[in-house]
Amino acid sequence: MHLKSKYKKLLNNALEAGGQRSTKQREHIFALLLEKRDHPTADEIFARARSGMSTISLATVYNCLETLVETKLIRQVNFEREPTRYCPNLTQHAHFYCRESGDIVDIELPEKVLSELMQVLPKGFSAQHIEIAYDGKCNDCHDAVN
Amino acid sequence: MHLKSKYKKLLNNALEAGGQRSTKQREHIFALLLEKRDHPTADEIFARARSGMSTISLATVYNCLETLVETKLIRQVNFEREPTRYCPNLTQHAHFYCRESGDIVDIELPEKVLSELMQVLPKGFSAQHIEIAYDGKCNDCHDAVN
DNA sequence: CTATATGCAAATAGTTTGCCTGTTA
DNA sequence: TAACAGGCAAACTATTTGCATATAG
Repeated sequence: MHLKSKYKKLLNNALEAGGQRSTKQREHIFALLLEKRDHPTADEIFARARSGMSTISLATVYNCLETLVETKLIRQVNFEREPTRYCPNLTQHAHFYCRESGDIVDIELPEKVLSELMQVLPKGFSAQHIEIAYDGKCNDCHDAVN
Repeated sequence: MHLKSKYKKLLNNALEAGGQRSTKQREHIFALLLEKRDHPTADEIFARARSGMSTISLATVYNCLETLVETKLIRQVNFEREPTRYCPNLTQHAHFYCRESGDIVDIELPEKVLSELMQVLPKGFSAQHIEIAYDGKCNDCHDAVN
């Protein structure tokens, strides 16, 4: 089975499980998020979506993204007050934001570090989720001659 | 020396160091952030500021907060798309957001955990800052009978 | 006295909503 | 064919900006 049918099945199963319908727009947006995993904003997704689906609207992009987040196929990534970005990597990971290039890179987190972060919580606190965001200078920007 | 003159001196030194003027409004806002350290939003700060300084405007609240952040007397805290909150605790710490009460609690982070988080970064990456946000259920909300 | 901060109102950016039409199951 | 999704424009919220007046150094 090729990639396209694989994600289609994944998408349709998840939508069905959440009592949601499968539509061209949802499929299109999910496909382009998987294709280029660079944490685009809704506006960027809208721009990409229009090539190949010229009639799609920005509101639909927002609606589809919301549905995909609810069905847990993608997640949102926020940096300060910047526009929300979208990420199809569902493993527990952090994000690194490069101040120079603006690139966002996934950072894998060892289980050990995660469990230590949980142990740091005071008695009586339980966390459902930890969001970890680094910011600094990425590999490429260190390599580049300044 | 009582608290009031202590923070006044701290504020004035920091402002002077940053080439910024000392104003009634800046002082008032800094004082109320220190007084009730509950991570208020700009709107909440505006409401509190007006009792005691009825003529202050929301734009001035934003301007003062920006100045205080720039002079490193306070820091901003962001949760998802929610309005920015302000925090006078300058130690390296994380935030815990309780989904039930909406309260935000400072979580102290041991040096060891922080250095492990730095070591997790791929070769060539350097971070200036790590932002860590937990969300879940706080102590008080666990204790309460549901 | 002069640069800078305040206060007000209008502007902006990102996102959401309402309403009508089109599509899916 | 009934319920839900899409498209468009208008609304909304948090924040920023422009400009005239007030204030700090």
